[in-house]
Amino acid sequence: MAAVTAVMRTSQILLTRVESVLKPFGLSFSRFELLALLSFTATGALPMAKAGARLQVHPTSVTNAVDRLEQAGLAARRPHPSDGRTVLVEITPTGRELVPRAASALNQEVFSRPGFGQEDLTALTEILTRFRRQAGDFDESAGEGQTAVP
Amino acid sequence: MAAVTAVMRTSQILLTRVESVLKPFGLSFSRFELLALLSFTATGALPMAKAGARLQVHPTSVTNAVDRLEQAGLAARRPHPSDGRTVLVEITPTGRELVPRAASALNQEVFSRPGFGQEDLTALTEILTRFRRQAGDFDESAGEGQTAVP
DNA sequence: CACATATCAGACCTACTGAAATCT
DNA sequence: CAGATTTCAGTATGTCTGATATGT
Repeated sequence: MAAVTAVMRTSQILLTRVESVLKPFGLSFSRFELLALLSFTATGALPMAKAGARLQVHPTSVTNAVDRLEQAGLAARRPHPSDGRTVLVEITPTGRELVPRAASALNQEVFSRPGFGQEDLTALTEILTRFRRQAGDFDESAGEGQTAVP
Repeated sequence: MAAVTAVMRTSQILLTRVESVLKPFGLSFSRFELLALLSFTATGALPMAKAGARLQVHPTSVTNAVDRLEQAGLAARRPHPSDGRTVLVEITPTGRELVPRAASALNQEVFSRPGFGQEDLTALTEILTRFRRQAGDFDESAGEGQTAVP
């Protein structure tokens, strides 16, 4: 129980820091994640559903996030060339410019700050990755958003 | 960066599980935390502000949580005997009954489930506790809710 | 009067459900 | 026609800000 509380509190602390760093960029963490995901793809574009599966978020959340990114000129919707049902989200040049700047700000202001030693960081990531793997967090094929102990 | 993502995803996975376990009890995780906090105090009561400082949540969140707990008959408001400004939240007998049942359900359905080995659990808690201590998460005296990289 | 405590109204974010539109 | 993809409307949480009432 202590572990769960610790994870959640830590997450909250980190999230607060991250969001405050991202605020000047006009981004929330979830929108940043989406934008970063797009910037890492080969073509800079992804079907909405695919993006949602990767980030493990609800379809409606993707719609919402893309709306916001589009308003900010960081991403744009495009029809899929062959499948008329799906919509592609594509990162814009402006978005491509923004990602590394935001990422660098995050690294500087959230990570270089003392808080985790290098050893702790490694151990932490390993433990959590192991857990997430067991929880099916990397499956993605079975992308049912927030599946809870089925 | 990977560590931050891992912490947040893990937190989300756990929260989803926890909330689904707590749902039958009519509790959210934050309300459960408040109720559990009250059940652990000597008198079963705490000033609103004090409870907020302990749980690191906004005063308005406490107001809201107590509203819900009160509607459910699990807690009640009481005037402070000596300080007319403060309001005490007190756990009711019904609330006292519920806490151990909910806690036991959580332990069974979130912890005994494979996910963390005992060693991992210990290491994880230690690392995160170290981090939270550095982040001032246990200060409480300076209870300013979600202080972000001040 | 300055400060503390609690509450309220309003705004924001993300998530979820259920329904609808479009296309395969 | 069954199934997939996206969107919309409505609801729920929890958080934050600013304003307000009350009491020390």
